[in-house]
Amino acid sequence: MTDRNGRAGPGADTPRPTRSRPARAVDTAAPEQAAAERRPRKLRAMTSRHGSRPTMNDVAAAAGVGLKTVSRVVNGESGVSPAMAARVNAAIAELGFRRNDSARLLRTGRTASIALLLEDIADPFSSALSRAVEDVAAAEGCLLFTGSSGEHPPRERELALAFCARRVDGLVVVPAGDDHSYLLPETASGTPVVFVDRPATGIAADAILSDNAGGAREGVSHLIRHGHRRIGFIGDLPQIHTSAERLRGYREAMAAAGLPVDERWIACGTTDRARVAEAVTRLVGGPEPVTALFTANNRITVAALHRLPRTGGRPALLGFDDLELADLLTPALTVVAQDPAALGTAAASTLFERLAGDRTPPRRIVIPTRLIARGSAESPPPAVR
Amino acid sequence: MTDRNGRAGPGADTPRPTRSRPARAVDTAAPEQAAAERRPRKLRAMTSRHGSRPTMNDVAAAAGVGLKTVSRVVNGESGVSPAMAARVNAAIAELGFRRNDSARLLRTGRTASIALLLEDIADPFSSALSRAVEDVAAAEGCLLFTGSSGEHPPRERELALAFCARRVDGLVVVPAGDDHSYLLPETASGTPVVFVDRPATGIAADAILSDNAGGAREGVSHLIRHGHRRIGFIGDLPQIHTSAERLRGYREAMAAAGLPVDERWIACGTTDRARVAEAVTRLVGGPEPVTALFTANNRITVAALHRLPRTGGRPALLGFDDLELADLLTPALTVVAQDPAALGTAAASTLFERLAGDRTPPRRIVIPTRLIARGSAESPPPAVR
DNA sequence: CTGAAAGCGCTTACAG
DNA sequence: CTGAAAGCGCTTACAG
Repeated sequence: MTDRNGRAGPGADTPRPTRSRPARAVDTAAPEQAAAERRPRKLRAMTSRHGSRPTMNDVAAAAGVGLKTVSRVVNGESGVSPAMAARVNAAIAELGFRRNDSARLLRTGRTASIALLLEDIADPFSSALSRAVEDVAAAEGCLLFTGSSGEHPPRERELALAFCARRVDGLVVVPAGDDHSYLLPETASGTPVVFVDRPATGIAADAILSDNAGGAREGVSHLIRHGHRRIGFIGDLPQIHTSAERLRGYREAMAAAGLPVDERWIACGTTDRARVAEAVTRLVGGPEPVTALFTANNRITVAALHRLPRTGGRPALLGFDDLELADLLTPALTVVAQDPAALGTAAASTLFERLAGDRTPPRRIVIPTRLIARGSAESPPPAVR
Repeated sequence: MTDRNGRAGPGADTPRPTRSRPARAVDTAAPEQAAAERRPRKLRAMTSRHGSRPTMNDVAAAAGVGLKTVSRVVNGESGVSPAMAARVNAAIAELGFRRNDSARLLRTGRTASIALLLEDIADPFSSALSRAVEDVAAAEGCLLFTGSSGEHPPRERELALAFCARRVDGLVVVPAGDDHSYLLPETASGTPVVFVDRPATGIAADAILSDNAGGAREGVSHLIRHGHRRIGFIGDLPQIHTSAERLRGYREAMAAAGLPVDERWIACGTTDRARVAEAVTRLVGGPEPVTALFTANNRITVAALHRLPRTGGRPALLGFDDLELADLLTPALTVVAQDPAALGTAAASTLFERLAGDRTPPRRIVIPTRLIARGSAESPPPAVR
């Protein structure tokens, strides 16, 4: 996955900005500008220069018309005489006026923006999902805020509440924490929240999920079909919903085939390379090695791929989540692929349906996964070979 | 790269939302709510229920204090008697009040948000850059809008102007178009814009760039050092700044080594697989094949990697941009890596310096690239072998 | 310590 | 066809 440290690289040479909080409101005002602030409105319109922004009032004054007439012209409303419109447009052009949408939206009640809260936008899964959400939002005329929680619950909460404080029209959340009751006041007062990838806890809300158990079941069954009986499972932390579901799929596939599961074959924990490497070595290099490995997410698969060459064995390998270049590895990597774009599309679509007035009970939409056989999981175990 | 089509996958099953534009403002108001809107303020505070949002006025009325006192308590200002504060806090808790930051920011003048305009957030380069920008913004207390232009100039312009209309405090742009003079009024009225990855045209602005020419020069020199004389260059469209710079680096390295360049070795064009495949086949499979290939960006490298096994030759390969799993290919892929996170950090830092009042002339910051030798570019050409 | 008034830049509802 | 008034939910500047 993307390196999340290493950001202190060349860019760190750039001096950090001074942290004067109300930066622009204070510092950018040139002396003349500050003076202009104190002048009456009409004078100020004439003095418009660097740093200022003409308002509808300025345009009205310059054109010698009423504020409402400017509003009509700007918004293309009918019922303005050509002469008036021409004068207003001339003033608009001269002053370089552009409507302040933030002000407009304050009055209107909506903000025409939604927010997407992810684990890490730099992760391929998140970024693919993000693009899909953005596309739906764009079709609805909404702009998109994005924020990364870093899988850190307090940060998720902080960001979510900051978005709500801006009064975004709605929220799409890939939950990091395990208690989302803090969002109850927000949803109660009309801000819809849709959860993706994992369900929320402590709040009844829409959830768009991958078929984690089904996908894992299909993957493990695939290994079994190719003759494997001793199959290792390397997963994420067991308290993570997706992780638990995939383990469930593994167990179900084994049970369905009437195969016993040795609990030592199951290694759940963090996704850091060292932890996964240790698990791989133990499962593959021990005295009673497994003949196949199911790695339950992209980071674990990558870590396992790096470790495997240094273990004695060469087990079949099947990963959850597709990887770029997976087809160019030797052997090419067989995966159970999620569809992050479909998750994002479904989540954003659901959100806009809620915004359009849908009051039906919370839904749970499950997006299917897809087994892509490429070679790494199709070789039989040594004994059968 | 991430599949940008295929979004019609399983998610497409989800019914599309109806496109009623002013959705929430109209539809979500329950009948009681609509009635509440018509009631005088104080009554409304008492009637607060689903869909409404209590305001400071509501809190003031409920607590029986002045509006300003509520403001003081909400913002933690000093000079409020404990008794008053207690009454206000009780009202806040009872009504579930949360300050509307959009309203606050309208009065304040800033929006505490910046926007990032990318080619495609789903691309690993963009998403790594995005995360870095987000981190800097977060440290400055700013939220981040993101938008994808899809390398489509009109869309870039539309998005950029939409962000400016929201009065974002500043803009970070990966330019898609070749004329950014449309941003002149925005920068003139005080919205700073920083360009990343490519410089802007038609406007004097900060630009944060990779050392494209230097990186290409280093990569091609590396190939030359390993005995290659006939080196092919497969690049992006020549009008793209990064593409032209990398080609320049290629030519400079060849010239520095006193090597002639056959113009037929240079294949610039789109990054789609078919076009790259054709170029690879022609360069490698022809009668006078090159012995090494320099692929000038990540998409081209991936396309070439897919094609190469199906050509007769097995040239040395060196790509611009690193790829996940590059080290697990056979042979492992040698690359000139960019540092998208450093680009993002430098861009965002520069933006906040501008916001803090920096009025120095536009800068150009160049982020170094890094050659990572892994094997694919270190084998000598057949003749020397 | 407290709060009424004016204003941020727009739109809504209403009167000419 | 045109515009003055009131208001969106806050903060600023000012008076008690």
